Formats: sequence, C-alpha cells, structure tokens
Amino acid sequence: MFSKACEYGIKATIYIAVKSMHQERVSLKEIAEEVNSPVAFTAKILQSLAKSGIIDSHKGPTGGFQIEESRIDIIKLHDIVHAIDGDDIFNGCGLGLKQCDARQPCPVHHKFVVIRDNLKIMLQNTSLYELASGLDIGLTHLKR
Amino acid sequence: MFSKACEYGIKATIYIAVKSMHQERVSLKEIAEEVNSPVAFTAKILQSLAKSGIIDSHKGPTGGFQIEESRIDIIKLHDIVHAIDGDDIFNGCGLGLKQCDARQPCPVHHKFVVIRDNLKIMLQNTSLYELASGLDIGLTHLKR
DNA sequence: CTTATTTCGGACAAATTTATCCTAAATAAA
DNA sequence: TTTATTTAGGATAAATTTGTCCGAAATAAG
Repeated sequence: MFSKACEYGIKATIYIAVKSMHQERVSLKEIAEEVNSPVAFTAKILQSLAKSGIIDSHKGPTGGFQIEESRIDIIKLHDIVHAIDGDDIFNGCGLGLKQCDARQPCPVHHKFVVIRDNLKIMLQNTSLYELASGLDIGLTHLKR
Repeated sequence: MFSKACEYGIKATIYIAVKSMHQERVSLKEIAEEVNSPVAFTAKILQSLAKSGIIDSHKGPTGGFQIEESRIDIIKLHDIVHAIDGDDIFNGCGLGLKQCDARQPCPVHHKFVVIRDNLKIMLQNTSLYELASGLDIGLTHLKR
C-alpha cells in the first residue's frame, strides 16, 4: 500500500514525536535502531521530511531530529504520507488510466473512490499525537 | 495501490470477459491494443492468469483467450488481484512489521484494518460480470 | 505434411525502488 | 582553534518490478 520509504518515514516520525514529547532530540542512529530500518536509507527519508518542514534537524554534537511539541497534534498521518509518496495514492486511477473521473470512469472507478476516500479521511483524521501516545504508553510497537 | 501487472491483468480480464459474453475468443495482440498495455508483458500476465485457472488460453490459429461464460459472474475482482499480487495487500502490516495483530499492534494497525477490510469486501463483492457489463454498454472505459 | 498463426517459457534488458558508501558542512565542546 | 559528532548530499550498488526478444510448442487450415 505504502512504499518502503513511506513505512520507514512514518515509523521514524512517530518515534521522533515520542522523544519530542519528552523534550529530547534523537539521532539518526537511534531512530534506525528503534524503528528497525536501514540507517543510510532512513537518513535520506528524514532529510526529505526535514525539507518538507515536518521534522526539524540539527547538525553537530547534541544534534539530531525533533518535532516542535505544539505541532505534534497538528501534523496528520496524511502529511507524512503526502511528503514521501506524493498524492498519486489519493488521486490516481485504480487501473492506471491517465484520465479517469466520474464522467469517463474506468470499470472500477466508482468502487475505488469509496475506498480511497475512506483512506484519505482516515489519514487526515489521524494525528501524529495519537500515534505517538499509543507508542509512548506501550500500547503499540514499532519493531518485530 | 495495485502493481502495474495487476492493473494490466484486471483490464485484460475485463476485456476478455466482454468478448466472451459475445462468444468470441480474443488474441493477445487485440487485448494489448484495447487495454493499452505492452504486448509481451501482457502475455506474461495472461499466462499466469491462465495457470491460475481464471482465464482459458488456446494456441494456434483461431486461438486466444476466453472465459467460460457461466464463470464470468462467479469470478470476483478479488480473485484476479489475488492471483497476480498475492495476499500481502490484504494481510500485511501497514508499516511493514513481520508480526502485527490486535494484541501486538503497530501504531496504525487498528486504523488500517478498517480500510483494508473495506477494500477486501469491495473486491470480494465485485464480480467480473458487472465490470464487463459496464464496459460492454459503454458506461466505462479501459483506455486513455 | 506443410505452413501460418498463436500462446508458452526462458533469457535478457530497462526502469524504478531500495539501500550503501563516502566526503562535505555544520556545530558543540574541550 | 582543534576535535569529535552529527546531518547533508552526491555517487554508486543491489534488488525488484516492468518490459522486450526470440525460439519452442501447439494447432488449425490448406
């Protein structure tokens, strides 16, 4: 459903959020360990998330990644997915047609918009805060 | 959402179904044209769909692909997707964890099962017949 | 039987995604 | 200022997916 990059990006962002809620910066190395993702590849993804303004990065000793605490419940899952995978997943045709809409639909168009709207709404309504909270209190997991 | 192979496979199968409803076999070449897919790649996909028993193939002149008419409304979109993309899309974890269930969920688990169940139900309830009918009467399109 | 047609199937190639490596740049602290 | 640490970013490699090519096998028709 999501690309590998997006999966890593979501997990990393959630982990950064948890640490940020405890006023801690966290290093790439630690993130990759806790999220079980390849270090260098994760670096690329975090780089792009930083450019998108979703996370904040700092170089040097005591550097690392963090998210401004007040923004954690403003950032939605949708923002992360959109930053990494773009909006093809939300707007593209289910059968890959260039043009496909209600007037000139592909055979699965009407069935698909329902599913995809559900997905979109879910992503837009899911805050980074609730994902991070669940992880923080041990209700959910990022490894295994 | 689906792989390219799956998109081509779905479109091809729908087209074959339309022709089959008119008691016609159809060649690879015609399918690829009508579906706007690369010929040789489409051949591979049809080959595997034939092995899965979803379509019937015949070599030689007057050969081609066809679907037994009585099976067209029994075959579901789910069968096609499953034959090509497997069941990762239905069972895999949204964040790529090897193990992820209601007892040891990833942060997005509960949100995802809802979406995925919707998708699964839709695919299981959508018959090849209704997809082919819509195309046959010009309500939907496979090109563009 | 020969020929033309069509799918089968293996090998190969291109494109994309995933992943690694290494040097540069920033920066905190001694 | 020097050193150690950490992210940035470019080059490259591996893996996967997508796509091509070509000869083999089947088969219908002359």
